Amino acid sequence: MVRKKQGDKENAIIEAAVKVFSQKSYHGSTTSEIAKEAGVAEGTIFRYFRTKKDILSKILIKVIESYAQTVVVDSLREFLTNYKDSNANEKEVIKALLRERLKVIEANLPLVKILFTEIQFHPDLRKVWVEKVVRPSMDVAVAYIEKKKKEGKIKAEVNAEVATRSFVGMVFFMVLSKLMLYEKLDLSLSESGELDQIVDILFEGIAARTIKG
Amino acid sequence: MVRKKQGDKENAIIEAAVKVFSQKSYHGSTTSEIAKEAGVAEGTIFRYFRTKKDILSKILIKVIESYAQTVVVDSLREFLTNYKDSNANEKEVIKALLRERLKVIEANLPLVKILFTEIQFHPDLRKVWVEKVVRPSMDVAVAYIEKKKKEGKIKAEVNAEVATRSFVGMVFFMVLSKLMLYEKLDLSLSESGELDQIVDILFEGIAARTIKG
DNA sequence: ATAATAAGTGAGTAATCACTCATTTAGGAG
DNA sequence: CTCCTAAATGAGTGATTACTCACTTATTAT
Repeated sequence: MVRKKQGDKENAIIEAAVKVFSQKSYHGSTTSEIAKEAGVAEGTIFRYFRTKKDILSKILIKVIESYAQTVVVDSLREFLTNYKDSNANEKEVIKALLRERLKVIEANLPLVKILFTEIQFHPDLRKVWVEKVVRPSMDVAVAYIEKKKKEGKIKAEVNAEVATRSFVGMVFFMVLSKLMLYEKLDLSLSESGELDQIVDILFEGIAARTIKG
Repeated sequence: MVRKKQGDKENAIIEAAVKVFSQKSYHGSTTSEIAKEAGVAEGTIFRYFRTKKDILSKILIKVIESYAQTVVVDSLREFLTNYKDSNANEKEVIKALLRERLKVIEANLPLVKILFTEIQFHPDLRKVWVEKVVRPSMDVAVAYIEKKKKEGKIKAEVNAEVATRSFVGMVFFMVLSKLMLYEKLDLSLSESGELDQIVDILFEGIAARTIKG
């Protein structure tokens, strides 16, 4: 027997809103369209969400908090792997981490698109994003790089923040360009070799090794 | 004597639209607001532009055709091909190229923001962007990298497209993160040291040089 | 100066928007 | 079944939208 769960309609509305927002942008979407997509009456939307903006906020706050959680996990894991075997190849650690993150991103591409589009135009949401994810992530990454610099694994002259931004930029842009060129992703990002190549470039650069004078 | 130029109002409308679109997104903007910002009556807008979409299209097509095509593609080609016989350090060539490009980007940040936001939701404009700028730029960059690979300056195992995307991503994200964190850019991107650091990372990576077994 | 033409205007319009609320439908308790 | 309450509905509402058009103002030609 299929029992109707409470929250069914609310989830239907959220899923519909994610779809419509990601395709038409927040301001380009209408509540009537979201209702239609969700298979509910327009009035039903406003029993679960006070305003249209409230739909967007609830969607993005949830995403932001789940990402904030992964930041905590990342820092914890670094702590643990450090104890286990400190000789672990940094590159392989980063590759594994990236592969895992990309899986999550791939499974939630519309959400990622909404996030990066709308935080530009909603300062309240941008503030939460920066405070809960951007700054903590940067802190974790910088701490990691500084430690590796002391261990002699990363060049001392590398600026940790710049290196972090560079890496995130490489990954972000890989996702973005695939999203734009192909309506649908033809091959999995997390499975493509591009991931490994990016990390290789980050660590070793593109220049051929030369004997320096 | 100040003579009123024809095209004055059209330019005023375009400038106003760039400002409003960049702050509120296309769908979040209204023609009445653009008119107010431009200091013209709302009806005047529709003497120069058939529809609201027509404003956006004219703005972006202009950016893509007159600006991006010549400034990005043509100069990229010139930069990368005209240095061919010189012994100039590739890194310095890239740095000079990037410094110049960033100046143009900085001078047109609102336009850049509109471009990257709206091509997501306007397939007609995205198509023009990809065909006139993305693909030609990629072709030039790939040709350059392949040449340098043959010259032994760049590692043979580097994938040219991945390397290009990585580099563009690094730069793009540097601009993006500054744009988001600070309402206004506090220091010039083209003058900041981050530019040089990014190119250093691209060429040499972050890993400390080790004697490989 | 006058006529002819173009540029500019803003009140007006139909359509659409986010949101409300009186009413209907559904589900569980007794 | 009969209540009772909460969930769901969709026609209705005032505000706002992109766009029009009859009209006014400015510019040019003669």
